[in-house]
Amino acid sequence: MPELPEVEVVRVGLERGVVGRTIDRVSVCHPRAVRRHLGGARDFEALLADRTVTGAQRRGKYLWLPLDSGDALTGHLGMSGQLLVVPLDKPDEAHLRVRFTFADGGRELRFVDQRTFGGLVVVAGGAELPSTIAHIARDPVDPEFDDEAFVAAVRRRKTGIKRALLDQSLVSGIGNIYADEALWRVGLHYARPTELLPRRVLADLLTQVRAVLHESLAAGGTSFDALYVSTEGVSGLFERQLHAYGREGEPCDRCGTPIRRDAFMNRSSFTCPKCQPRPRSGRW
DNA sequence: ACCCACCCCTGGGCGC
DNA sequence: TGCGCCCAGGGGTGGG
Repeated sequence: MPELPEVEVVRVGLERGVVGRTIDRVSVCHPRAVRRHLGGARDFEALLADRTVTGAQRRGKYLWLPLDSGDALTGHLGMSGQLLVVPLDKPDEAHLRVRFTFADGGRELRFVDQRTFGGLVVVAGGAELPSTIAHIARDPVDPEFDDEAFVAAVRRRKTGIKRALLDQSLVSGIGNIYADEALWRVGLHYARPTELLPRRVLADLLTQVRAVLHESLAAGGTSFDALYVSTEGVSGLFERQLHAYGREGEPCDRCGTPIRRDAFMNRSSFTCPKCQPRPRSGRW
């Protein structure tokens, strides 16, 4: 379940592993991996052959590699996607979807994705910012992220705070794990109505969102179910520092109350019932 | 314009 | 042991 820290670890790996190199051949092993590429798999392969990778960019959970053609190889890891930089003689992974070889004959790039929620697409003229992700908001570690605009936008919404945190058009990069962790840190229940949240509380929430993202990045990300790894195949260690996510029944690290799990938004939400009391209707 | 339910997918884990 | 069900959930889409 790669979120911002995990995707950033992959971006850094791509910067080291493929930027400056010229792609030789691309082969799509599973059509679903490029289903968003409207020209189809053969067009995807043709647009990338002989192109040089000029950078490795990220916005939220999206990655893109600007090319010397002005296009961008754009990707999302979904739930289980991996971008691996591996020796040519390494046996193919069971869920290898796309293979990229390079003109220098060095290590190849592989897109591996068990659940196939992820995907790759070549966006014409997308080197600066691919048009397919123009609707994705800046993420909280982007220097140009506008805190005041975010706070104002959240307070205009009529929804619960966790829905807002997960809405990638408001703020990007946050998924279920880091939403639960940030809400635990601030002591907010996921259903708190956004329109009633004081600006001060939202500012604190942003501070804690940034803190948990940075701490996780320093630990190499969270590898909760081992599907997330870096381009070198290394798992992250932040799972050990989680306070709420995945800790149903375990004592809250602040007050000892057992963490509870609720079904919410077709997924799980983990809260401390004492530190994060459920709001009474119409109040905050 | 905004909100939200639904759906896509696979393999691990668990109950019977 | 084996079968079948549930669960993980990001984001695009379409209905309200």
